[in-house]
Amino acid sequence: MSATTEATSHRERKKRATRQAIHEAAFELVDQLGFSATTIEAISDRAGVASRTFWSYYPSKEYAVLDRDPFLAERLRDALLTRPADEDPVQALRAVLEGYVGDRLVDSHKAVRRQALVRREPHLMAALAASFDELERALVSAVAERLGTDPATSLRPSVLVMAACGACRVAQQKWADEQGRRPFHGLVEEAFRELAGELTPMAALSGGAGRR
Amino acid sequence: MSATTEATSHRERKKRATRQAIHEAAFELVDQLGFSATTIEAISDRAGVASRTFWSYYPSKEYAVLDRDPFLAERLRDALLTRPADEDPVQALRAVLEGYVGDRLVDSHKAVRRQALVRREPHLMAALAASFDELERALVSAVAERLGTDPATSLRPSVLVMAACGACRVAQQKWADEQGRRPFHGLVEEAFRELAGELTPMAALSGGAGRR
DNA sequence: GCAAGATTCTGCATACCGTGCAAAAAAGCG
DNA sequence: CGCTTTTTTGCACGGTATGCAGAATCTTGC
Repeated sequence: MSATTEATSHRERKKRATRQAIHEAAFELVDQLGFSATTIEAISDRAGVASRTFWSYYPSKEYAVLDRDPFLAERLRDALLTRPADEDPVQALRAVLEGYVGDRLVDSHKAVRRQALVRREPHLMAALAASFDELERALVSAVAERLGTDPATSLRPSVLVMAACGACRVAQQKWADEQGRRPFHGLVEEAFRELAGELTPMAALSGGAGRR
Repeated sequence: MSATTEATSHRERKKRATRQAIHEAAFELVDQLGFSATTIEAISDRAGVASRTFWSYYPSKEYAVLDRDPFLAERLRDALLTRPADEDPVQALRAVLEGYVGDRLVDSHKAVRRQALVRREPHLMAALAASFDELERALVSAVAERLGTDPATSLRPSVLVMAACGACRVAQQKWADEQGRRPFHGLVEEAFRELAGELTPMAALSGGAGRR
């Protein structure tokens, strides 16, 4: 949905290419040989750089394989804050997350491989989980800002973010399990429907909802 | 709530003591010096064992500091499956999680320190997030079993587990932020109430719930 | 209490990870 | 082409993590 072309001097392009080459090498090798059997040296060799150079592009093997957007938290935060102020916060979260995750799924073959790889390599799972965690923290502060609630007082921002991110994660997982055969949007919708549907009866037995 | 005394030969007791000593040493040192400034050697010295011995107790510094129960996933799974079969699955999850987390909070001073430490050390955050992830996967299979739904077909088990675990995590976080001043049970209740309350209006605009 | 057997602890060797530093190489610029 | 700026690279060094074999310790049966 958004551009990948910015100020692109000769240097910039070369840097991007190197980064991409390292990522590709890391991904392929880890996919073939397994995470711990793949050394930084092997990755660097395949990418055509010195081992030492690896470390100026990624802080760890996990990051090289995953190649997360370093500004994702910031971007999502901004995206959330530019949504209409009166929109339901869960819907806003849903829209933002769905847009962003959806973008990463355009090359569906690669996305499916990625998910499978992450699933079978605990180190990657761990790194990804940590990354999500960081994301969620950023979103909590943004939601708190939107709602005007003090995050030190109310549990709501955290609960909302965690529910929305969780639903999105579940949908993404499912999408990959089905090899991307069903459209992502439908799965997200289904996940949010399950969430709302299953939790509703609790409102009765918990003695009312915590709404303004 | 449950016993810590089992078959306790001399060896068993010694092993437990060593494990505990290593954990304590790791915790204190990391708390004082920071995660990366604390070496395995320093931890081992303080615990009175050789560095080499550290590795037969914990697979990494993170694990030594966190000292997670290696059978937690299994335990929670069993606990969930021994709940009345007709109980609402979210309530069952809530009860099981609350019971288990609550147990870890009895020594409230230590629990608060623990949480604060995790919060300021990204390595610990990452390891903990990964650990939760593993837990959630175990719970999903247990919930699917309870519901008799095929986890490859329905999103419900995943969504429920993620919502319940998330709510619980939020409550725990909050509990620690408040230095354990408010009872954990109340926070859990509040988190679940927020969840149910906030998501209910969506049932209307999503066109009905995904039940039965 | 002691010898035989099982288990745990320890030191040593080895490979890999991750960072600081300074020189070499490459890119930008007048 | 020379000069500046940025990137790449080699080297050194300390920490992480595992296999292995012998020493130390616990257990058992007598």
